[in-house]
Amino acid sequence: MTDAQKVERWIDRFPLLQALSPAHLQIARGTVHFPVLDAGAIAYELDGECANYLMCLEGRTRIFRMSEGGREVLIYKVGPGGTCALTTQCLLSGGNFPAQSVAEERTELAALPVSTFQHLMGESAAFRSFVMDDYTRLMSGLFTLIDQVAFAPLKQRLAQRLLAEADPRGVAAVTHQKLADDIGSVREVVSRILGQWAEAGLIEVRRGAVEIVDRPCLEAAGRR
Amino acid sequence: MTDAQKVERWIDRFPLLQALSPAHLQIARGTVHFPVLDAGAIAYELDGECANYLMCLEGRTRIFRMSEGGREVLIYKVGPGGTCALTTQCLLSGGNFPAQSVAEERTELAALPVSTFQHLMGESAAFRSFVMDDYTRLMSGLFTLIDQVAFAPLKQRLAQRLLAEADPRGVAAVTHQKLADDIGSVREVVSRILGQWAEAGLIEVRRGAVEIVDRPCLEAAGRR
DNA sequence: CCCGGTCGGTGACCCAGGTCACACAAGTCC
DNA sequence: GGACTTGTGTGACCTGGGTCACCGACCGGG
Repeated sequence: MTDAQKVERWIDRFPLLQALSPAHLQIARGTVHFPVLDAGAIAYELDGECANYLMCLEGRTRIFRMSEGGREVLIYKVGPGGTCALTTQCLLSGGNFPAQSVAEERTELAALPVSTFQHLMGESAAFRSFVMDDYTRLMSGLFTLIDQVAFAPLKQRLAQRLLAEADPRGVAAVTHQKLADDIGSVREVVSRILGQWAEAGLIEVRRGAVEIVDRPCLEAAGRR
Repeated sequence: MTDAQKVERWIDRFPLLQALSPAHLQIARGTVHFPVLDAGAIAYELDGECANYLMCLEGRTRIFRMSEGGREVLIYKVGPGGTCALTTQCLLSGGNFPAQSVAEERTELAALPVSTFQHLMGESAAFRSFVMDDYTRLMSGLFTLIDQVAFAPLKQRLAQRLLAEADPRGVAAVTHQKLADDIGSVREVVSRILGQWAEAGLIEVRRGAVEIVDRPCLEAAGRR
């Protein structure tokens, strides 16, 4: 794919860009570039510097915090059409990444350099509102995350994760280990809970995947 | 105190305001007003609407989330010279309050109506940077909060809370109950831990207050 | 000075969930 | 068809911390 094509695809994926004035869009087109991450590659590390505003074209990356003990909490995942709101946090605050990120699969990004970002933020109300939109969404996501970790029992969080991970047919292609990581627990515990649910006919477990059989019931488990 | 005096005090407390252009400052002066909350009064409720950008002149308010079970997590407290960054979240996202807030003591606020806020955000880069500054600070606060609740054992969180609550002389005027609420635990547990620390000579407990005796050691307990 | 509210201390108990130590089943790579 | 790797099932056990049920101490007001 030529660079020109990439630019078109990018604008296609992010309709907001069409709301920019021609002059601003021109600047964006002129400075954007398109990094690619292989599966497992580190998008950025904790405390890293942020040189670009990142938008996801293809693939998926996982953003999380890790404790000294090696346990993790998932903050969010970004897929196609999403922006990595943590880059916004960095760029706006002038600080460093408050979390780390790795690509779960091969991931293609669009990246606007800081200078462009700053320029557009200062000049374009349309760009500002696009950026802030995602940023405030991140913020409210953090609040629900907070009371998840603070209050929700593990079963609840696991149910939600499972539902979030499932494709339309109800199949979640994840290992127990990955689920455990996402919710900040350990494999054994996840296996056990999954076992109970399979027993109860809520789900069916396969090697490397979980199939949701009784979705409504699982959703109930995610709430209560 | 006359309203004019209040305006002066307000500008005094928030030096940023002097960075506004005369025209913008004029708008702000013309629309600001000064609500007062009694101790224990609700500043706003969960899911409430936000009609003003709030800045704290005197007093202190506590912002927290509550679970159905009635347990709480403290998000942050705002004192004199602080802004309530959650109002920013509401105003920017157009949504409702993601948490609730009550005044711990008699609290005087300065309030800019939404319309003024929007106007200044659109027009004044200085105002924007002031607002965003606090907002990004909130965001990074949330990250440390997240791994506090996700990873830190209770002792650690209690130690930190205690240190945060202590005045320069090392006296924290709080009841065990309040400490427990802040860290999302219960009184008995807090009492027990405090008991151990008193035993070990780290602190001294009085009715309604805790005195920190061995600060460095307590700080260590807050980290490890 | 007594009486009701607020604080604090303590023991008995319980439970979610983490840890450890395996055993085994499915792929996969020669 | 070994031999190695990756994912899973399971039991025994431990512990932080929440729950319950008290009691006693202090404090301020009538």
